[in-house]
Amino acid sequence: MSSDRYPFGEIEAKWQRAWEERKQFRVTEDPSRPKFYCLEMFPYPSGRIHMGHVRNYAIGDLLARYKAMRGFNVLHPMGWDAFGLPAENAAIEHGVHPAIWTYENIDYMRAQLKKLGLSYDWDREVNTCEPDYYKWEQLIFIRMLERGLAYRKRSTVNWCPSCQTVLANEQVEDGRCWRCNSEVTPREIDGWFFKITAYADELLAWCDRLPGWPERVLTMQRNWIGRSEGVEFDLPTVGRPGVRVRVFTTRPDTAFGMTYAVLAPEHPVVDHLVTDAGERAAVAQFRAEVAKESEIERLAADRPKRGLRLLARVVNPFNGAVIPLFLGNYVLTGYGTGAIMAVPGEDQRDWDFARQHGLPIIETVRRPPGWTGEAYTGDGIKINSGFLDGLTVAEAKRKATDWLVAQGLGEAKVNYRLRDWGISRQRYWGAPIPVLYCDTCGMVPEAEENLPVVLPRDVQISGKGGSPLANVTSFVNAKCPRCRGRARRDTDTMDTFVESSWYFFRYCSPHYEGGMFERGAAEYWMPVDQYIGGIEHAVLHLLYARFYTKVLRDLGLVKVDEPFTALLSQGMVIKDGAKMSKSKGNVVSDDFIREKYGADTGRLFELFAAPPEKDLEWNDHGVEGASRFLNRVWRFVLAHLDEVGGARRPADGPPDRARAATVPTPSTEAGRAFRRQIHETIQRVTEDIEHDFHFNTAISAIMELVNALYAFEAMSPDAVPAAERLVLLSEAVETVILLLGPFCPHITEELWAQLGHRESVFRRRWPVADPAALKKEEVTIVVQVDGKVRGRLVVDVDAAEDRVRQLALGDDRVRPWVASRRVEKVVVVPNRLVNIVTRA
RNA sequence: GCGAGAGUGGCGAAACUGGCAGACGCGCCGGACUUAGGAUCCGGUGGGUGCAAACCCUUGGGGGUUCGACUCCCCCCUCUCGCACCA
Repeated sequence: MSSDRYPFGEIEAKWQRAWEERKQFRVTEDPSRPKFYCLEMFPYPSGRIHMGHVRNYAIGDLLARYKAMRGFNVLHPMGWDAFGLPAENAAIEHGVHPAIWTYENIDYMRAQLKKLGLSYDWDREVNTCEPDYYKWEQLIFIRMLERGLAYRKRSTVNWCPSCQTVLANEQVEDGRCWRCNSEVTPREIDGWFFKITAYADELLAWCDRLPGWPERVLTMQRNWIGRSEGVEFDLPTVGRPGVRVRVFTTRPDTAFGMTYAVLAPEHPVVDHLVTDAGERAAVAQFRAEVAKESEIERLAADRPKRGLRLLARVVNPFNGAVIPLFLGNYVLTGYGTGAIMAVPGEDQRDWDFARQHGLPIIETVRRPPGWTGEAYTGDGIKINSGFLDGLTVAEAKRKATDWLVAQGLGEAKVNYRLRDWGISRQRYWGAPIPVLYCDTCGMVPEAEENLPVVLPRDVQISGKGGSPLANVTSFVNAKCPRCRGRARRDTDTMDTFVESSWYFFRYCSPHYEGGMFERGAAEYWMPVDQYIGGIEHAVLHLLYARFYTKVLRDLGLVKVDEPFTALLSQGMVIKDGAKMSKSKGNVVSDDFIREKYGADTGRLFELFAAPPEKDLEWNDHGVEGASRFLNRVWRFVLAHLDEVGGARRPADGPPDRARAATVPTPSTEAGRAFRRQIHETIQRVTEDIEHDFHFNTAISAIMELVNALYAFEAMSPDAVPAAERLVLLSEAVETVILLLGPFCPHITEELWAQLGHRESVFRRRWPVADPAALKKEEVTIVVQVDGKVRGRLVVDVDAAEDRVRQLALGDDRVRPWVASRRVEKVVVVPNRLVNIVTRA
């Protein structure tokens, strides 16, 4: 056990109290100053803050405090993503009401966050399970309904037979229910959808206009949206006039190689094609078999391609060929037209299927020499393709499409992998969907003046039998807002991703009662300048939030196109090779670290141990190191208070360029070198934060300065005159405290006060490097012979190349390597290096 | 399979547009202070040969471009993440 630690407990409590009393981080709109909206993804109140949260909030807090010191009007809010499944699970397991469980967790976690000393404007705290909050998303739901952006349809969902409920995609892990581990089955049910596909193109296009986002996340979003351009066209059926099979393809150029066509088993046209009773039975059986395939089988990479050949046949309109028609398990209902033309020569899936079912394979693209593969998907010259022969793939695509359009058979079509967002959940702990079903009027949205539709408290939650709200008669039975007759409320609740799709707007005016947000406030603060959160939300939350923002824009509520200008995706916190999780039992609690080392140490370690985008390996020894460093800073400052603090310190004033200029150039080289390091540190720390968020190297620069501080102190008295020494010590100490402030706010605030400053260190301007101090007189130049370092020269900065060359060639350590050889060439890189190239 | 990213000391990691590889920290070794310290301060610490001065090797592997490559190009290996019959 180490001992003699600075009194972090006392200091942290003291300054947290002071900040709170002064309302130091409360902000209001101020058009005279540039704004900076710094936002961390708000947490789900699961119980306790862990080191993964701490990493997220430490990064956000550092940026918020840094930007404030740079003169920005910083909005830095915090709140709770309070609806969600774990609350209901707690109700099922422990019999505690989800609301009680949630509010207790929020209270505990809020206290934890406050003990971390995060610079939030707590007056703006938002809680999504409050009716005051979800009221507005109910209103937007109605607006979306009016515009066809919200609609109801029957669809296939993930159903857990044991829990008797629908699971969201993200709640299915490898085909199994995340809670009870039973196999998930598909099931058709009615539900509400948001028409995110209407924004597919715009969401995709803006992926190219978000330079502040990590490329990785943009790529994931592009893939998720999955735009593909192709053609839709009809295949007439033989002997059944009027019945056509519409197919979608991205390769119309290969149409001459179509040797069969495939329908998704559930395709509705099948009923028009099948007339024979025996075939009808076979189809029913095939459909049952495919439906029975478990989710796990579906996920298998080498899932066999099963097919059922129908009696009906279709015609390839390109060459009039009559070809067989199949039902196939490899064709999806939900994508394209649910039917494909099969071209085994140029599509591997079709190739596999054709081989299994003995179907012909026609090549329509000339293979490159030496080609030995199966289906060929590359570019080449068209063959066996009638009027397309001799063209390239791209040319043939165009010509084939034009031909289809001219013949009136089809049209160019864009398809997306992205599906509309199903938001109905058979859950209790969520925002009610503000819709009623009236016996006479049918589906009717709740009247605006009746909003919010409040989630009732009195409910039985068993985890079985679908929506708990369906059993709350006082909720279900309501008056139709249109005819005042009897109506039943929708008993599903909204996906909790809806709340998190707009909370950043609510922070702009969290108490506004006239709408989702006050227009002026949103116009001032939005968009978020820096968003920080885990990579696990790369697609879902971030895509939904982008979509929702565009909807709000199109409803005329905001002007912004995109919610988040810049995104920082921080890596996970890992312990013993695995992500920290309760089930793995490797969670490091924030309480433990804070009590043992203090909040500043915990924050510092997480910022120092790795750059933010990388995963961070938790290391107890590393935390010790962070703690040691802060103690080292503490001891030094306290030991020199009488030299650098109080009366000896110059009065508070502008600390930057103007102030720096008042420090005269030291008279000795040791003094000048030390002062240079102070200002180089300012420069490095600023650049590391500003440029690429490399806080780890910023901290290492501050550590180096502290090391230099100790070395400077230990210098013999004649290295630097006493008066200069005091000025330099003072400048260095204040610089360390200012630079370290955003990383470790409590200890720096305390030391700043100990130095005699009356005002918060966070009211001070961020230091600016003094160009005069940065100026070097001499540089060390490396001398290489044939690329190997053989010597070093110390020369004046910007020494003439010729002179450097002569010095290098004449250097005692260099000469032996050159003596017996002929000098071919001398490369001189100014202020850096000389490379002497020789030959035998 | 497709897409993206990453492989650097015992460990976490540095290295700007190609220019001293390993900053900073952990760990380890030594010294000082001390009754003692696992506290603190100072020093050392990639591998190898050597008493030493020095020299050789070293950024997953192999090639290439270059005076010079962790960095750029080609091939291969490994790992992580995302998507996974999307026509």
